[in-house]
Amino acid sequence: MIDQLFPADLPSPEHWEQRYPPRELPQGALVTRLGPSPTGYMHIGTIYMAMIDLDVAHRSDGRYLVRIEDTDQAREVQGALEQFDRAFSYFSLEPDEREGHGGYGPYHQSERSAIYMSYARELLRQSKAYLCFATSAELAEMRKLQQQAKVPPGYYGRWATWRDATPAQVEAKLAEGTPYVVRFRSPGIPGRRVEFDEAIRGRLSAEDNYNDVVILKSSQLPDRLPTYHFAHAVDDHLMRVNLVIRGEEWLPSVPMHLQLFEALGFEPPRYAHTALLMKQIPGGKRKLSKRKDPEASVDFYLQAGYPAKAVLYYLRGLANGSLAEMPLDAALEAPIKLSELGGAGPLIDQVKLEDISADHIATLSTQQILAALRIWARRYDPELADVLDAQHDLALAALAVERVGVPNPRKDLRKWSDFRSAYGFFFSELFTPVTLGDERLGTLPDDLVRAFAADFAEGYQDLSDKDEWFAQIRDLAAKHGFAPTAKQFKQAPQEYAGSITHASQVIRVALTGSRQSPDLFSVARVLGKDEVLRRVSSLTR
RNA sequence: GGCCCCGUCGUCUAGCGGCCCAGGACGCCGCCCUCUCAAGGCGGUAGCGCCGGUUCAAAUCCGGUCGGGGCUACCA
Repeated sequence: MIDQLFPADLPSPEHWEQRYPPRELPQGALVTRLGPSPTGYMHIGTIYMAMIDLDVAHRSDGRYLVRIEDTDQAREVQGALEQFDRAFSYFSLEPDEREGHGGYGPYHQSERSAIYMSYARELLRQSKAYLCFATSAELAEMRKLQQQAKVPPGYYGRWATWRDATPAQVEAKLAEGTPYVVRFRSPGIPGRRVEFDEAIRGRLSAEDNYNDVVILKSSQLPDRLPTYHFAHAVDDHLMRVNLVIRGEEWLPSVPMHLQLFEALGFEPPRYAHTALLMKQIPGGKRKLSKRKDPEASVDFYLQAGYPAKAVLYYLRGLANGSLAEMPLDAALEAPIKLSELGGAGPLIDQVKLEDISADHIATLSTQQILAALRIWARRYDPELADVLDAQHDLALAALAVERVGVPNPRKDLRKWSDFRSAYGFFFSELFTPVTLGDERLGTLPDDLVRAFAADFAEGYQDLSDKDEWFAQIRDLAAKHGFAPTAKQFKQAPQEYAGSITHASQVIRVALTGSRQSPDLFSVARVLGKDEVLRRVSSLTR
């Protein structure tokens, strides 16, 4: 009866064992895997995991593979796979093995149906699994009753109605064409404890699993897909993964997974369960949610343009606190130690990331910044990309302001999307001249602003000495009734039109369109005399 | 509810019985520098959840308690 449920030519487990032999790797080599599910855009936690998987595998001369866990076809999202590739590539976390690369594929679970069915049939033959015809309505009703009776929910004991069904009952349902799932016949006994080692938390114990979990989902088609639990056991065994690093949410199912490995005759892998990345919310914290929190998505970081190294450095520091104390380059080279991973979920701190990112960008040359910026802009801000392409030299000159030849480079770029607001004014294509009455000019009377600007424009010289250049503002400020220092203005505000600060601010706003900018003299030099005059003159009309 | 994990400044953490009336980083506050901003320099703020126990000695070990998080699906 069991054999009739499966294709006659379905291979036996031995076939797969031979097809996917143990790997020939050095002693102690670790094989790790990441199993992203294309049910939405990639979570930043997935990059965190990928980073750890890759580091641990490569440090041990092992292998790191990516397996697409697409067994939930209903929730699959278009374009997710493309986004995965983009993310791995951005962070240089390409796996050693993935679809099309590696001898243990296919690496999409949806294409491994025959493999799962072989092993499920084997379990059925050995009575370690059975057919279950319970409908979702029946299961919901069961849960309700269990809740009322205050007993643990699940398919077990007297609730497991199909566990000991007679062949006749099963045959009758089959004859009716009733949909069914395959359940694992758990050998667990309620109350019994199990112990196991966990690479991050040490020796752990828990109540054994006694729930008959579904291992093969129902289907109209002959090809059935497994649940996560069954796929985990089968795939990680056949792909010869020996260290399963996964999120903490899986910790409670370890006893069940161990039962599955045992029943299948597989040697279980080592497990490491990483703490979940959290987000601060008004009442406390919760796990970063892909659906609710924009910063949970990898796309958020790509779009904003955080340099990959900055993000990786931040993530590495979260994994091993000691790495956060090292300089970026050293930290990216240093090994991640599983034993040093924290057991508590860290809150992701956007401000800290920005600080790290600004520090990192400050170490780059103007050429490096421009190169990265152009790649980012090409995808996320095409208009800016066009301007940068057309004005390559201007862009370099703009970036060089207070960055080249100074002891402390500017840190006004935390991410590539900051460029527009911080440096956009250097480009006439991106700049709109400021006219009289603009609120950015502050409270100075229009007449004064106009007269001051006119005077400035008339005598303006493109001097190469900073002090001499500033003297132009200084002298004119005095002439128009501004106090020579902020201090003096403060002492007798009624005697002055404003201070030198206010006078400079007029020129600053005219040149940059902002009340905050890099050093004015440098800006003016990059802009050139004609452009300075054009912008300042705009205030005289 | 049951089961599991976790618990040091606001945040990330160092600490693994005396070196700690707890160190660093980010944030925040103040001062300096200053034509604004971003920096930079100097200083400051703030924490071992609580209660017992072990010990000459506990942030560190044990128990309890409280709190946070996770799981409890034919989702992963």
